Amino acid sequence: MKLLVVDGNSILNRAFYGIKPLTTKDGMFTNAIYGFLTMFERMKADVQPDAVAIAFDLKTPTFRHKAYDQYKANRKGMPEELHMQMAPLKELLGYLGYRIVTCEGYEADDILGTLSKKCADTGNLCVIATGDRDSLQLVNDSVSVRLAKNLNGTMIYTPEVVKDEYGVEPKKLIEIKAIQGDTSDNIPGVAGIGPKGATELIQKYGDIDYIYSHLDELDIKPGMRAKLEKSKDNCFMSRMLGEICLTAPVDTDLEGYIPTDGDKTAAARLMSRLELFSLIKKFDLEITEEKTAQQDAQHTFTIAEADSETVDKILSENNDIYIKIDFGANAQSGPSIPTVTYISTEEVLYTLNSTEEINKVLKSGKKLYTDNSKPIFAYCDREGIDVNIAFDTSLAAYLLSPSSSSYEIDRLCAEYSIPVAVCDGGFEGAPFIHALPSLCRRLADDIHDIANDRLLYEIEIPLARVLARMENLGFAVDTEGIRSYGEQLGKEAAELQQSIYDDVGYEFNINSPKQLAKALFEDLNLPTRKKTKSGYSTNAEVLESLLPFHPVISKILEYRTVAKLKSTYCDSLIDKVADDGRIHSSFNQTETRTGRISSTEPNLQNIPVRTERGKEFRRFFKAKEGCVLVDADYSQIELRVLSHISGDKTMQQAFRDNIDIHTVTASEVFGVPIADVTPLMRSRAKAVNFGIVYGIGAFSLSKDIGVTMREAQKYIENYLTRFSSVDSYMKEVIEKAKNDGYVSTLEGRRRYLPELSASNRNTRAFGERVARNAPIQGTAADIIKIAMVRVDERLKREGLEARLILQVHDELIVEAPAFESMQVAMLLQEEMENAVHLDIPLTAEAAMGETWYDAKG
DNA sequence: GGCTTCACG
DNA sequence: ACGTACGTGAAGCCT
Repeated sequence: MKLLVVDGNSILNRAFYGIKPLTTKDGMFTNAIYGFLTMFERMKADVQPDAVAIAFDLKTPTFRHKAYDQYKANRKGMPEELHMQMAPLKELLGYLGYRIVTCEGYEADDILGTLSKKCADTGNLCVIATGDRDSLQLVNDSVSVRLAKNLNGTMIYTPEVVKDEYGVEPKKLIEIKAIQGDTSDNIPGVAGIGPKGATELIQKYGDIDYIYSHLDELDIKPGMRAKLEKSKDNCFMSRMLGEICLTAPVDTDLEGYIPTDGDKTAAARLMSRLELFSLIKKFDLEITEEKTAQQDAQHTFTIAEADSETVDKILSENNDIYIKIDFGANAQSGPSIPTVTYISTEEVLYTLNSTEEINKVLKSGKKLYTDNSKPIFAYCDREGIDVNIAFDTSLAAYLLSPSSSSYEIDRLCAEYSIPVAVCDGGFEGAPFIHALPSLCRRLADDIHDIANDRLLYEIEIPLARVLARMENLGFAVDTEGIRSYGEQLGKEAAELQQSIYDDVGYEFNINSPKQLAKALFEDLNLPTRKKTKSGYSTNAEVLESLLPFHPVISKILEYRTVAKLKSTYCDSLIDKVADDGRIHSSFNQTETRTGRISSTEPNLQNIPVRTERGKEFRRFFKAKEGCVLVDADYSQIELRVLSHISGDKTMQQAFRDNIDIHTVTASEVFGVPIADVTPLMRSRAKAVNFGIVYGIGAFSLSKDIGVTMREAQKYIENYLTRFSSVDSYMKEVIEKAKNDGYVSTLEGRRRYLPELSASNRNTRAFGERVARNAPIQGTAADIIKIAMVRVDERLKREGLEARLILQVHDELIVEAPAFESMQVAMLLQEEMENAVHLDIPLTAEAAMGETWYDAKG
């Protein structure tokens, strides 16, 4: 029989400190639970044990001996974020069928020792899982230790491995520790002797009993002998402290540790309450309605196919329609069409299989409540149907908790404890669709409670329609142009590649940071700068600093640029051109934590612009025949928003006077009149402005603009003195965030900040930067969203053919027939500038041209 | 699937 | 002593 004994506290600690904070939407920390179970599952798969025991320390142990009190007191107390995860983890382990072992007056270590000894004594095998090297003393032919380094890696210790690494057999580790001590565990050892000395002594003489009983006769240097003499008491006490007890009064009947079936239902329910959905899969618990949501045994429903008459009857009643439409998996090969549609009522979940009936519902003009409106809007846009979407659960849930990773209805039902009814012979997921009405009511209430009604009903839901239309329309491109530019870049890359090989002296993969690091730092002996997790960094910043050392560096930088442009923007973009000669990106409305939208497959929000060679790509994004592109972008929207919400008069005046803000900042920070601001001062002030928006630090600012940290610190101080309302706003917003647990934008969009209550200083500092940035970035996102909805409405109202085709955070692009272009440019600018009314004016500048390159002012 | 790098606002 | 600006998505390497 093989027993796996887990050192619960130690693994939990590893998990907690090894994984970035993860919380449920109401602020419960779950990262340690997640990490523990992930590591545990992996170890179990490796070890294949017959029995499992999970040992934990008790919270208030009685003390073994005098020194113990002091010893325990010096250990770091467990942070609250970790402590709150203990009880749910133990509960979860129980539900999963594992036995937890604790023992009054003994530590987890002692339980490991006792159980491993029992295994060895009875001819069984034992594997100890821990993150702590203390247990290595327990290793023998029957007992091995798996030391967890991080989430993925464990190191297996057998007697041979221990001997290899420490030079002594496992048992002797106790003796070494008695001399060496261990500051983290507050074990004194012998003052002045470290690991090397201790190991040598034990290798030579075996144990401290022998050493002390023969101290005078042994061949030990006088200095060391004196140290040993002086710390004799400490040395023996240290051995006592470091020696793991093998006789703790715990149940050592191994049969009793064979896992049971546990209560999988309860496990899945608890996991979903902790929002650890990926674990449900990992532990093979499969999400089913009974397990994740609260089952409502009172209610049942049936599933029926709705015929034409039934549909008519449903539509004739005075009711709202709760609808979920499955779009076939034909997304790749052209526009998708509905396959099955469900309409939920109290007693029946209707399925509609004919396009005709589905269209009838969509055209009815009745209020539709659904789980995901964008594909419905997209379909209706293609079919010319004017659909009336009244609610979208994914958008509501996003506003309630923008950091979640999924807004699927099954998860939402679990998360919001929506009771689901049961149904005989239904398909998987049917109860969730049936619960759509309850889910909608609950989310609508919650949205109302946080005053997000306008945000949901007047901004996000109408925006989903706009995004759907943008996706349908796409952006026309010159495929041939991209192809030939790609070939040109390919040739340049090949030449650079050869030249780099010549310089380095051999061929290697330049795209591999690992191989490149070897070439530069080992073979060319260039100085190293930064380290990454897996070696020396070769990023652009590092390479630039190496420019003076070797001519190959500039070629590598150039190669990187060219290779990136070719692979990311030529090869992949060509792949994405549809049959209509246009690129149809997807716009995700529930992805970012700040309220921005994101663009994928392809990402059209990061098409190059900063370098001339990159900017060339924009020549291939064009208006269709007879049309032009009208492009308008906000001028300094984030700084304008900052001046509004902080109420800073100096900054506001600059915007009212329409003076270049970076020049004004330079004038204030450097204390010179506007007229005397040099280009260098302006460019540094610009970096300061960016820094302020991102939650500045002197280190990063100094790195960014190449001045000393002192200097950077001075700029920041000057800035905050001159723009004192910004200073006080930044302090207030953090205070408020700490009190409320979230920050909000002008429209009331929230971002929750569990990081602010973390015990890790870096995590907290991160939370504070986010608290400063999120209201600014998020308000700018709110504003352009409002503008998009209004622009779309107005284009329609004015009977124009022009259509929005792209948004890039502070920029909107419209494709317009040439003769409409002036009207469209005016309209765009007007709607963008008047989307909201702040204490300062918002300005947007429009330009137009045949291609994106030409249309950008 | 994680890591590194780099493109954008 | 340590890490170090906000928000994204994609490619390529490597385990």
